[in-house]
Amino acid sequence: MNRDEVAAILEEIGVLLELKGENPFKTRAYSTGARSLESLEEPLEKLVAENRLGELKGFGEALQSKVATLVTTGTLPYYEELKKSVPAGLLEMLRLPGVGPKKVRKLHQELGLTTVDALEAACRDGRVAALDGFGEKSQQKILEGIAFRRQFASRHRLAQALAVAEPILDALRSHPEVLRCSTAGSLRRWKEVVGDLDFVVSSKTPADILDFFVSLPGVESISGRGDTKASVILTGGIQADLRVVADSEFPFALAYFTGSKEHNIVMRQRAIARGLRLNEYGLFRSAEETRDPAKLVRCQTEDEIFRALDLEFIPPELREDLGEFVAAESASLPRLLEWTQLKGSLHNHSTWSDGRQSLEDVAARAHEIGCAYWAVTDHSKSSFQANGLDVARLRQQLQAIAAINQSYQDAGTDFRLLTGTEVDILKDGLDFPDEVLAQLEVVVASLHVPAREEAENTRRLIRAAQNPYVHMLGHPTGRLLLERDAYPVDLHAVIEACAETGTWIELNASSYRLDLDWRFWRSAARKGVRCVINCDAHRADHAGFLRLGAGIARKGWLTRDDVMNTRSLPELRQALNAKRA
DNA sequence: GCCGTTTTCGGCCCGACTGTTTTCAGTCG
Repeated sequence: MNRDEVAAILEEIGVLLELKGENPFKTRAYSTGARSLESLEEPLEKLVAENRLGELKGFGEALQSKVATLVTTGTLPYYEELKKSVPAGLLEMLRLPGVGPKKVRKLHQELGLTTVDALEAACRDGRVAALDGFGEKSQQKILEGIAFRRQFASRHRLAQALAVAEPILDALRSHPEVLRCSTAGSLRRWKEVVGDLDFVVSSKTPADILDFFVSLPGVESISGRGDTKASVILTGGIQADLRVVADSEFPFALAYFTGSKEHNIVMRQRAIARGLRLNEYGLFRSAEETRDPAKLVRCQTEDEIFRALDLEFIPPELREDLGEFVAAESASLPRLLEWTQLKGSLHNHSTWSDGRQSLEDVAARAHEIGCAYWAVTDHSKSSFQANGLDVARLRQQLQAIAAINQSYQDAGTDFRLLTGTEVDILKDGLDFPDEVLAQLEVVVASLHVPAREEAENTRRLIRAAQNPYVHMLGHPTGRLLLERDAYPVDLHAVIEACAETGTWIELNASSYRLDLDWRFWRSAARKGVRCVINCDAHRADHAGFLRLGAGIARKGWLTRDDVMNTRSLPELRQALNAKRA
């Protein structure tokens, strides 16, 4: 059983224990253990084999033995027993808004409910409202929650969330009574998938701002409204929360609502260790609960909060408690990539395969947005569903590209299209022979038809990396966010192979992919693997993925140096040739 | 269930909101 599967089981054990009414600190220990695994950078089997599980944060005797059992036998009797003792429907009930473990227990014990459908029926005939601790409103809220779940997904891809959030942020910024405003939460941390949108505003007239917010276009319904905060459901089913604070509180509220929860816990602990107290209202010189302004450590910005806790500023993307504190203490945080440093994309399509733009339009668009180069890497022939090119059509395409480049040269501009291919990784090698690949400036190798076996996919990717004509591996896991899981592959082995062979790995910035995942980049870069942030553009507006992908690269601790498409065209050409040499 | 230059036992981050309550439990972030 692999790392992610084991982590998911630990998480589930935590939830199951909660439903059984276990000690909350015990349940938390399991979810801490799961998180610890998720950020593990070396192979889990290796850790187990070398008896080093105890090195993981939050891993004591019990977790070590349970995880070792899962990894070596693929099963865990304790977990199986636990699962049997809790009806599966209870886990589903838990995901309804306003329903937590205590209420699920009550619904189960008092009414004998074991499924969401049964819960819905119980709400309809009033049995839920009659329970102690429930009432008409909670019953109604549960019904609405069930209906909402059926209509909308509860998680949203980052690009979709940004598209909704940015106009709202602009609207808030334009309000005359708004002093400062920002997005917060997982959106500001640039998580690839977000649950809801968070906004923080400072103002002297919170009621006006809240009125304005709940009446913005796109607000479908108002799910909560108090003196300082409001929650709304937007068109498409995304929930958005706004918190309005005094301007002196703004940096504290912004840091607090940006999270992550795990990051905030460490921040508070650092405050406590210095005899201070940190919350969303301020940093106070008192261990007691207080909002006494006389005891406030004044901070105008988030930067000053970090300084007060002896840290350098931690960019929002890094606030996951995955090593940022160790680095920020010693002022050794990396200088993260900026998306404006990107000079082009090295994996893109045109109408020659499954893209929507002609070569001329591809070039014009890339030039227009200020890129120095743009590679055309249409599919190879085995991707027949995508109208992949055979050798003859590829040769024609090279001539067409040469003609377009000539016209840019004649016009005195330095912009160039680069020739290339997204060559299929097949069972027994690549879809083009080496002598064809050798004629192309950029070769991306991608696995489009994976095997069922992890070892087989790993073997194919490593073999592709070992080919001197392959510059980079494309979308190395094949995942589609919220739609399709990664194919099974041993990424550690693939990353090692890329480090050894000098093969770059793509960060595919398509809004559905964001693949390779940000969690792998820090360790990959340490091993010397270079990143390329590619749009995998099929349409003109996909050029915008550069910004999306750069944010994911930042989340993976990458700097300008780590990313090859920050290079100028001459530098890039030199690097492309280096692999072949 | 985990953890320890205060501790191997007794803690474990913290506050707001909601709904059901006359003082608070549960949920959420």
